[in-house]
Amino acid sequence: MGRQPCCDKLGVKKGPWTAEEDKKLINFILTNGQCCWRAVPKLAGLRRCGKSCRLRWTNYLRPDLKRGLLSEAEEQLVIELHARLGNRWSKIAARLPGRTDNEIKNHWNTHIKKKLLKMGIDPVTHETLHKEAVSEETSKSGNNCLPENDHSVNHSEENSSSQTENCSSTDDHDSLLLENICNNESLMNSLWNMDEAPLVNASNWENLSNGENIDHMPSLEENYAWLLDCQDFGIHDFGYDCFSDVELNVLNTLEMGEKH
DNA sequence: AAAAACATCAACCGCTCAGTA
DNA sequence: CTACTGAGCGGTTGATGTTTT
Repeated sequence: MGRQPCCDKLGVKKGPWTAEEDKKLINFILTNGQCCWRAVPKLAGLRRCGKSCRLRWTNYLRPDLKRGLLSEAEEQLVIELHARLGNRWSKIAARLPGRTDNEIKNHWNTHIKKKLLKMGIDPVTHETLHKEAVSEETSKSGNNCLPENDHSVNHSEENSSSQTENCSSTDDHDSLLLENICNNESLMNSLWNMDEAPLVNASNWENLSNGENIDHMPSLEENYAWLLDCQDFGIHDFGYDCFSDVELNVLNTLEMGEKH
């Protein structure tokens, strides 16, 4: 028995989303919430498949998304998590508030991979490329970056003991950053405790990298900065009525803040 | 200035998994 | 238990932008 296509291919639009389509989708989701994605295109008046709508929303339109490149600290976090989880982008993304699996995956493939290779680290195994000599040493001296017992995801079959190298070199900024992360016990514990998701705000990592304690929670300004972005490319094309009262309040607040 | 090569990232495709009848 | 459906995930593609020749 063949699997039914997720949507009727005929009459379904593909390719980049237009501002008009975005507007319709935002309007619909903010009014009705996220319900059955298959029904969304029909109800929202879109000639798209539900899958495409879900992707557009989760990867681009969600109000809690951060925009822009990953910070250095976020990058380090991704590297650490990748060493632990492999290509489980959604799991990794769950640890980086405001970032999507797609975004992280793209960033990994375009930036981080190259960076690691440049540093002499295999992006797949996270081992140094000239590992033979090193691996013996590090396995004896033990791994002070990671807890011995992995009570969360058993990832050994995908990436065997690979974090050591990341923590051992100290001659550049990236390594220092990572070392800070590795040495923070509570942080590492929360990281390895993968099944529940008390999200760590990425800005905390920036504080951490500066040797500060975690005391910064995500602000409304951060979470709703995208609304200002909307203004930049013409928010009125979207129509103010597609935003909730809360979002409008925040937007007004931000507007006032910008004028000062 | 034009063409080629390279980099980036939004979006698609096909698969797996969980839920349900 | 089986068949089926919808949602989500990860790999890949292709359009577009940028840099190099």
